[in-house]
Amino acid sequence: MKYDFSSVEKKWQDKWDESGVFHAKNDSDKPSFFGLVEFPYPSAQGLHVGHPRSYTALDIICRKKRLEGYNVLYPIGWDAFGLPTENFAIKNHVHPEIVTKNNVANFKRQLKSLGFSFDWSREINTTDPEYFKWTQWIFLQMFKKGLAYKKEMAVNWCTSCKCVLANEEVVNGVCERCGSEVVHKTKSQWMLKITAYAERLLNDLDTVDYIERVKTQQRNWIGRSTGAEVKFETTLGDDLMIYTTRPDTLFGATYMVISPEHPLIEKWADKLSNIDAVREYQVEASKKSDFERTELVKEKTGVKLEGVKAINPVNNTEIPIFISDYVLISYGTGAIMAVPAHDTRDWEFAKKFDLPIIEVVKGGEVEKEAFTDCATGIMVNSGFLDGKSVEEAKVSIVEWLTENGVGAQKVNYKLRDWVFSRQRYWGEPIPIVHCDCCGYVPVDEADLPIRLPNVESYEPTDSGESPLANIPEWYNTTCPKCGKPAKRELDTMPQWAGSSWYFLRYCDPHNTECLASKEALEYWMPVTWYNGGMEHTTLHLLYSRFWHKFLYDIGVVPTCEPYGKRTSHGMILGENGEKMSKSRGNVVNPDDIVNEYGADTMRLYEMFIGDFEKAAPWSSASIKGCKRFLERIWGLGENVIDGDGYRDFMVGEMNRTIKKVTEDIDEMKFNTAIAALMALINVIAEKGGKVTCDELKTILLLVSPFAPHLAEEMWEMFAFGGTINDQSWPKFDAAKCVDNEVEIVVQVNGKIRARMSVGIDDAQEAVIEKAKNNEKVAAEISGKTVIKELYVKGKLVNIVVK
RNA sequence: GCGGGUGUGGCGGAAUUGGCAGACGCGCUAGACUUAGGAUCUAGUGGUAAUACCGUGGGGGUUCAAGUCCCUUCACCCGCACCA
Repeated sequence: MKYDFSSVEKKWQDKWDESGVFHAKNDSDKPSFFGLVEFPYPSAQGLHVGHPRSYTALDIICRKKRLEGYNVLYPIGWDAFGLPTENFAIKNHVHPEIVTKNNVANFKRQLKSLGFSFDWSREINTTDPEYFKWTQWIFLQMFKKGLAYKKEMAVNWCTSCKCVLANEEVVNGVCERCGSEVVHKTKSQWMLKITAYAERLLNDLDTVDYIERVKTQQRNWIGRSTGAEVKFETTLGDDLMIYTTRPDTLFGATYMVISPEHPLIEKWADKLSNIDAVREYQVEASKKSDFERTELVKEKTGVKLEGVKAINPVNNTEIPIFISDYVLISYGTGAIMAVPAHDTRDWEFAKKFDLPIIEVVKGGEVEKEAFTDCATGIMVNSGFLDGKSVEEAKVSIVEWLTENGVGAQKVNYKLRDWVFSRQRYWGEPIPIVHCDCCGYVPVDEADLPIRLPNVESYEPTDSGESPLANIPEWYNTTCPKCGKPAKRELDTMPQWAGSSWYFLRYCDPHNTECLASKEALEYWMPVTWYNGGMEHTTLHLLYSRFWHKFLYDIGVVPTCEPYGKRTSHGMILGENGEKMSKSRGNVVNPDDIVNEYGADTMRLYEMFIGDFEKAAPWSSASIKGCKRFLERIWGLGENVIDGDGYRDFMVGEMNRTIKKVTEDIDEMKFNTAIAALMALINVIAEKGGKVTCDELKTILLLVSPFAPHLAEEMWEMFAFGGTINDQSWPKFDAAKCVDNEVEIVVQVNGKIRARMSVGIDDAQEAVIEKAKNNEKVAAEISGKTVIKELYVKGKLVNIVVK
C-alpha cells in the first residue's frame, strides 16, 4: 500500500487541533520546558524556507521533551507591526490592519501544514491592542524611572523609509532594511537608556548558556574598555577632557584632536584666528553620510585651531589642538590626546601634518610606523615612568592623575542609547502627551491602550513627521496632569518594541490585569531554550535582555535574564549557494515542497541538509532521499513478524541508535541523528527486512519528532495503544550498545595489513598473539625485530617492527 | 585593521580522549522489473600505472598512529570597524 502523505498529514493536523494535545498547562506537577522560536513577521511573501529550519528544530526538541515527561510550552505568534505592511498599505490603499490579517491567515495555514506542535491557544499578535497595551505600559514604567527620555540629537535618517533608525539598524552606512543611504538629521527623539544596563548586560552573559559566538558578538557590541579620563588645561582657560585607554603614553602626546562637533569650538570661536577655515571643515564633516565617513575616507583630514594650545599635565608642554572627523563626538569625551608613536591613526595624522613623534615605549621604529603592539615594552622618555613596564606605567600614571586631580580611571562603552521613535503609522503609539505647561506627561495607565486612529493615508511626510501629524482629531487631547489642551506624541515605537517582551505574554496570554501573572511567570520563566537567527544578536536579543532586566528591577518578572539557553541556526541559501531572494530568482516556496513531497519529508530534509548552525544551500535533488527513507519506514509496516522485544542480532543496533538519536537531538545534531536512523533501516534491510513489534515501536518513537504524521499514522494502524504523544521516549542500555564480537584492524608500522574478529573483552596479550598469527601479518613481520605492540580496545592492533 | 569561523570525493556533509578517512544522503555506472521511467529493487562508486601506493587548502613538525595536536602559510565566509 502506498503512503498517501497528503491525506494522512491533514488527518493528524486536524486531530491535533481538535484534541488540543499540544496545549500547555499552567497548573502541572511536571517539570516545565519552555521552547521558544522567533515569531515571524507576517510578510506578504509568505513563509520562507528558513522559518521551518528553526521551527522544526525546536519542534523536534519539544516533541521529545513531551515524551520525556515535561510539560512543554511551545508557542507562536506574530510580530506584525512594521514597514513592509505599511508600504503595502500605502501602495494598495488597504488598511495595514487588513493587510496584517490576510498575511497572518496565510502564515498560519502554512505553519499548520508543516505540523508544528505549537500551542495555538496562546497565539499572540503585537498589533492587537490587548497586546500592545502592555508594550505601552512597559514604556510608561521606563519613563517613570527616567529610562525613557527625549533628546535633540543627530540621528540616522533613512532617505527612503523617511524614518530614523537605531544605530543597530544602520549597516555599512546604509539602511539595514532597504539599503538606501542614511544621512544625519537633527531631531528630537525618544531614547531608551540601555547604556544604564551596559555593565549588567555584559556581566550576566557569564550566567547564561548561549552559544559562544552570540556572547562574543554581544560583548563586542557593548564594547567595554577601561582607560582614563585626563584633564588638559588650555591657554584659553577652559579645560579639555579626553579619554584614553593608554594613559601610560601620556608623555608621548604631541597634539590634541577634538571632534568637529565638540562644544568648545563655539565657545572659543571669536578667539580663533582661523575660525573661517574651522567652520568650513565643520560643514564639510556634517555633510558626510555615515557611508562616506567609514568607507571612503582613508586619508586623514583636519584643521589646526589657531589661537589655543593645550597643556600636558605631566610635563606642562604646550601642544596644538586640531579638529578632525576621525574623532567621534559620540564616544568618550569627543576629544583625544594624540600619541603618534603608538597609535596608527595618530601616526598617519602626524605624518600628514608634520607633527613630532615621541617614542615612549621602546621596541619599535616609530619614524617608520606606529608601534602599537607594545604591551610587553619598557617605558622611555616618560619622566617618572621610565623603566617601568606598560602595565606598571598604567597603574602609576592613574595614581598620579588621581592624586593631582587631573584625571581618573574610567570605563567606556561603545553601546549607545536606543533611538526609540519612528515617524511612521504602523507601530505602537508612544503613550505620552505634550503639554505647554507640564512638559512631557505620561498617559494615565487606565487609558491604555492608546489606539491608532483610522486614517485614509499612511504616507510619511518629507518634513520628517509621522503620518499621525495629519490627524488633529487624534492628537489633540487634554493634559492628564493639568487638564489644559495638549497634543499626543506623534511618533510610534520601533518594530523591536513588541518583540522585546513577547515571550512573557505567552506564559499567560489572556490576562487582562497584568502582562502575565506572577504564578505563570514563576512556573515558565526563564525561557528554557531559545533558537533564532544570528542577525538578531545585537538587536532583538540585546534589546529584550535590557527590557527584561528592567522588568526584573521593578518586580514584574522573577528572573534577571529572559533566556536560559540560546542557539542559532544557519541560513538556507538558494540552490546556487547565494542568499535566497526574489531578485536572484532562487526562492523556494515551502508550499510547493509540502504539496509535492509532504510536510514530513520537508521537515526531515531541512534537518538533514547539513550542520544546523551553518548555512546550507537548498538542493531539490536531495529531498527525494528523505522521501525514500520515510517510504521505507512505511514499508516496514508490511514486514512485521511475531516475537517480543528486539531480536538478538538487533539488540546492539537498537540500543546504539536510541543513544545516538537521543544525544544528537539534545545537541541539535539533527543531520547525524537522521543518518543513524537511515543506517538502522539499512541494517534491517540487509538482515531480511523484517521487524518485530517492539523494534517497530522504537523506530516510530525515534522518528516521531522528525516525521510526526507518519509516526502517528503507523502507531494507530498497528493499534500500539493510545497515540504516539502519550508514550515515553525510548531508553537505551549503555552496556548493550557494544556487541560482544567486534572486527578490529591489524596494523604493521601504522599500515593496515589485516582485519580480524575478536571478543570485546579479550585480553590484550591474546589479541596481539592472534594478530601475529595472522598469515598476512606474520609475513610482514618475519625476520624483523618487534619494537612495540599496541592494542586499542575494540579498535586496532599496531605492531611496530624494524 | 580587530574579533569569530571554515577549508574533507562530482555535490550536501560524517568522523568520542589522536586510533579503519569519506558514515548517511544526492548524483553517477551497471543490471532487474517495465509499453514507459524523473517510479521501484539489486550491485558498484575517493584517485591512480590497482595484491600496491597516494589522498582531508599548501609547507614543516610531534607521534607506533594526525582531518584531529604544534609551527608556518594561503583562500574564503561572518561580525565590528577612525570606539582613542
